[in-house]
Amino acid sequence: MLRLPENDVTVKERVRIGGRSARIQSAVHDAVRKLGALSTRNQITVPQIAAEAGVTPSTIYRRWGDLSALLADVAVARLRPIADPDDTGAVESDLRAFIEQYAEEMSSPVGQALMRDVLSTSRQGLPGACAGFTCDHLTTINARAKARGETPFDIDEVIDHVVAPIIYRVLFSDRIPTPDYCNRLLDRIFPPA
Amino acid sequence: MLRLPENDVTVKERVRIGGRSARIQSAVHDAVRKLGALSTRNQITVPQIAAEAGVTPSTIYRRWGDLSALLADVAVARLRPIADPDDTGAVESDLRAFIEQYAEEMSSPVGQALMRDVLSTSRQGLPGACAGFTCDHLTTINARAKARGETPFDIDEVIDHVVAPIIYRVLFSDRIPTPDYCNRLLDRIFPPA
DNA sequence: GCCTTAATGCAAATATTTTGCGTTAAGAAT
DNA sequence: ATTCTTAACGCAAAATATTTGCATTAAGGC
Repeated sequence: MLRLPENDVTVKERVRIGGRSARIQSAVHDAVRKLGALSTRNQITVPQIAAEAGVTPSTIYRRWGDLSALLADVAVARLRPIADPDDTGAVESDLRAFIEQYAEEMSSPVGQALMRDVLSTSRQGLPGACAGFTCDHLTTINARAKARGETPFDIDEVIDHVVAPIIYRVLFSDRIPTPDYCNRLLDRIFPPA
Repeated sequence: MLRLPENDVTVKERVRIGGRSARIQSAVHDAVRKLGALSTRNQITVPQIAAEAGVTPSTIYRRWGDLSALLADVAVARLRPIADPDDTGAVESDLRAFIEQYAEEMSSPVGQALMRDVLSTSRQGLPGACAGFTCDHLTTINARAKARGETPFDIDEVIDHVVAPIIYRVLFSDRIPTPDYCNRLLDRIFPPA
């Protein structure tokens, strides 16, 4: 008699991870990045990406669903941090340095495009994941502060009153957040003497 | 000899405003609203909209370019305020009432969809227009305050530290801003005694 | 009422997306 | 190592969506 694998509650991995599947994902992601770099945004199509990646369009449609889902997937992958924020030796300078770099990245044309890609998808959870990256970095900076014996800051307060205003400006205004503006926001977290 | 109309600097109106054009725009907008209401978001297509509006698809493509541009256009039209914020008799209560209603509208499923539609378009200026609506309302409330002899609030500060955190939560988190949360944000503008 | 032309409708041409089916290769079991 | 199962892929036909050329309609100006 056949024993169906569904009966096993400790099912290991039902989704393919290895070789070919990973190669294709990588090739498609690379193609999106390459085509997104030129073509000054928009007019990028699934067949184009497929051709650039050396893959059939139907593969992309089956795996990602549609163009916006693919763009969103690539965007979160690019937004995912590859390194911890710089360690400058103190909480305040750590946070100021991180925020300045964050604002610069997000207000750049690429950063703006990535955020739009993430937000325009209907898939729930992707924007939340990006906010999670920011939160993780803030947590890292705070953990260092505690290790040094410094008093940590309130993460929610930084998100609400430093990160949020920066993102709002980038998304809804044409003025980019300057380093000076960021530092004024941070003065609310670290009041100047 | 022919006199080209381009030579006339005081060219009145080169774009049609009247009857048919306006009727079609209205019919298409209505169709988008109707189809957007059902269909639980997404899977709405241009041919569908055209059929519902009793119009040829090519008309929509020629006038709006593509689906996302049309959705964005409809979204800003729906976001455009039809009335001034309620006059409660005092600045603080005016602002608290306005913000509470604003947060509720924006965190609703419709509001979230409208914001995504506005942000996902490549057309520059549409998100800025929406931010302008909010700014206009705040200016109105402030003008009333001045007329009453009250001291007005700082509009930029409200946008940065009340509006922005609310929008950030709606866009990037799955938790909606509660009235309680909004009031805590507003306590920074109007410190409780 | 007449003239000019922007905006639309229609239909053919083109491009994209979906789908059925055979093939390839990852991961598990032998 | 070899075999087995099946998720993921490629291919090509079908279905849908988008673009485009041309004829027609109707604003807005005279």
